[in-house]
Amino acid sequence: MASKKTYSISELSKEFDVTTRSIRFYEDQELLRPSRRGQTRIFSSKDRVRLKLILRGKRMGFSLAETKELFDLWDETPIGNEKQLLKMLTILNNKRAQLEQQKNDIAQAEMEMDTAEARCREALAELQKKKKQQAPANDDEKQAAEN
Amino acid sequence: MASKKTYSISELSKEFDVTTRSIRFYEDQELLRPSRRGQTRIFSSKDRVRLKLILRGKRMGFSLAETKELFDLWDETPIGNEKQLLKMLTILNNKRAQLEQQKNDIAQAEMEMDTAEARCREALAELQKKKKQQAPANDDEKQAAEN
DNA sequence: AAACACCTTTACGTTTACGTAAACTTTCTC
DNA sequence: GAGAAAGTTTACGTAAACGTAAAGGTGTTT
Repeated sequence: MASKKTYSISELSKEFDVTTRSIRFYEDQELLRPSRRGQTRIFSSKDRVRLKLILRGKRMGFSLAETKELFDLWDETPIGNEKQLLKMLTILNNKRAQLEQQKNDIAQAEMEMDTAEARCREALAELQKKKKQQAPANDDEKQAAEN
Repeated sequence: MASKKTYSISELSKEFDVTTRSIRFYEDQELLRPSRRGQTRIFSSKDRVRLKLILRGKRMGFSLAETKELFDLWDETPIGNEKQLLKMLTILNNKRAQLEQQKNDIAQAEMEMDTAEARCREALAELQKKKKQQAPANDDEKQAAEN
């Protein structure tokens, strides 16, 4: 009995901080497939998971089309078709490579931010020194004030 | 003498596999500032670094505007202005948080890919078993063939 | 039953990040 | 010095991912 709850469009909208317009757009692009009660959309927990995946994909720089590809692939891959399964494996490997690239990019960015921050702090320290020279205050007082 | 070399637009285009159109667009958006010899653009090694950063930013899901913000920030931050330096530090922290989020997203994605791959391999193994039952070949031959 | 919240479709508008074509100038290469 | 190669500007076109009305349908609360 895996969470059989359903959701309205505004529930999902609020939970994930995304406009209803976007959610409808995702349905239009066939990334979500809510059922209907009359006209009203009813989202399953599967839809909810998918929405979460869509948003994560966006944060990772994936286009909706890319995300849809993955959804489709997963949906269409028959558990009993060898060819499809192999294709799935190669695509998974491609995605892995992409993630590796992203991890490298992030690591690089972090290193550069480290040096940038170091320079900032150095410059600040330099400024502090000059201040003290101009107004030679009591060191102990300052130390105490910062705690 | 930090690498005083210069580059033509096509050189950069080839090196980073990006169209000249894009490079000119980046200049238009003031992310690059090549000098000119007559009409022709001459890119410095600083421009080259920036281009690299632009592309990395894109891979990380940053818009050109976001990247430009960072460039501007860095350019404009005077080494002697305390306020600017502090602002820089807070922005650096924000970016760090963003990178953390991305790392989490990637880790999640990797886990899911692991389980997906496992299921694929399981299904494939299942198929292999059935094949063998239908055509009960010699196991040793197969093993040998795979080496 | 009037008002209000929430849902719907339809459809035109907007921003970003380029693509593509035209028409022209400058720079190599033979 | 003629032609090809590489560069330029100008400008219209396009795909993605929504924003933003407009106009209206359900339902429930007072």
